[in-house]
Amino acid sequence: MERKRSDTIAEALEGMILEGTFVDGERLDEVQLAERFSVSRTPLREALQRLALSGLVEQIPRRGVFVRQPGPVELVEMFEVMAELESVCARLAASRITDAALAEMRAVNVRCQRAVEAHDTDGYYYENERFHAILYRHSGNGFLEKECKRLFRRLTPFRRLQLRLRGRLRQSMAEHEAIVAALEAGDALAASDAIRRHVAVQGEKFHHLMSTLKSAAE
Amino acid sequence: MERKRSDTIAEALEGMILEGTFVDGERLDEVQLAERFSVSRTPLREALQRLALSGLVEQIPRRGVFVRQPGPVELVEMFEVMAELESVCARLAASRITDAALAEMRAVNVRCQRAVEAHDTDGYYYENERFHAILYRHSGNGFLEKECKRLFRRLTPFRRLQLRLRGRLRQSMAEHEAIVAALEAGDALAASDAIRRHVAVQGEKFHHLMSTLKSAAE
DNA sequence: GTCAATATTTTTGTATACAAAAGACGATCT
DNA sequence: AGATCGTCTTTTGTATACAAAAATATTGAC
Repeated sequence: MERKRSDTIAEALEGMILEGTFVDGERLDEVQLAERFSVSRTPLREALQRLALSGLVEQIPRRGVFVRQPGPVELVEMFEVMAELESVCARLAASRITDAALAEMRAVNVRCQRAVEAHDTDGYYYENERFHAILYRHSGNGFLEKECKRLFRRLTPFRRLQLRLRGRLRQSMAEHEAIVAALEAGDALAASDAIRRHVAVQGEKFHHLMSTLKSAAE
Repeated sequence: MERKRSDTIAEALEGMILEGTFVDGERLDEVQLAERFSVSRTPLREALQRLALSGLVEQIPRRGVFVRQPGPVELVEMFEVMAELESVCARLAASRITDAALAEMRAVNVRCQRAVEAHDTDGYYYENERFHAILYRHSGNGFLEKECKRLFRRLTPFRRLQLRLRGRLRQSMAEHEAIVAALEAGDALAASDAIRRHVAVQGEKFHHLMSTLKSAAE
């Protein structure tokens, strides 16, 4: 199933960075990491290059690679782009989505709601991802779908944080319901607006969270 | 100035693929290419990995890398996404763009027009890129700007092809004018619609071109 | 002659070895 | 004492060497 060493390492490192194992700007030592993963520098370097291309680390020639956590500004920007991309998905999907897919979205929402009530955060994350993935798929544009998944994945850790705000989970569920309703009505404008706000608000909430955390630290 | 071997090689290979030096599905031989670039396999493999991540080649584990030219369907999809992204840029820029930037866009358009009249295609490509780059910049969203530039770059060779259609160049210029006019009026909707069509039409023209070429070959 | 199983060759993935550049440290000169 | 130059170490980038997997060729049986 697994492809090669460098793949597993890239995945592991990606997870570690996204989880905040390293502080921003920290240099990643090749030999140290190679030792830690019990591999030579070659596959490790390949993994680092991949991270560099996906923007998780910055590679400065002859200097090394440094973890690069996006700042609050960049994060809001990323959420804004995500919101717009999903908005496009919704607009396209409004006319293209099948009844079967709509039924599945409803089913996902039900499971999502159950997860909320059971305080099963992992379950919630999973169903939430399903919800969005279905939307991407039914935009009918495979390239758009891939780009959305890429960005969605990149934003995962920050979405998680923002969800810990009081009442945010319940609010998020309500937004999901509204999106499905708009799609069922075939109302492209309403659907795209609803999801744009649904995603954009995540960025805003996150920003809010960050600034409160920052001022609390002072 | 240049960073390292693998960078220059990646750039060179990228150019070769985009220019169509290799046919779709062709396997890229590591040792052969390494010899050709007078380097060892190590930097060459790094270059190939980068191409794989940007989607120009597909890397099948233990099998090798194969050039992956997007088919007509995927291309239209990519142009559609580009159109939507630029549309977002225009909508945001409509309220954020400065007078200086608008003046620059006008100036670029003038130079673009001159290039058309002088049949200076390279000049046209350059000014056209400037035009779009200014728009991206004034979306005020740095992340969006980067994503747009990435996709713009990826679509370059196909834009070039489509521009060879009769009258397309002149039409494209007119569209540029309309976009600037809408931005000057601060009309977000008009600007976003205008550029969406401006880009989407490129995909359609390209698609048209491909199908005529295909039927001509039969 | 064809198919299959095995041996051979190629080719990819990984490890190690080497070279060159950057950084650290200290000695020397003003 | 402070700055500058030089060397020494550390670390990245590249080359080569080796291992494992896939592709290909070869041989043998039917």
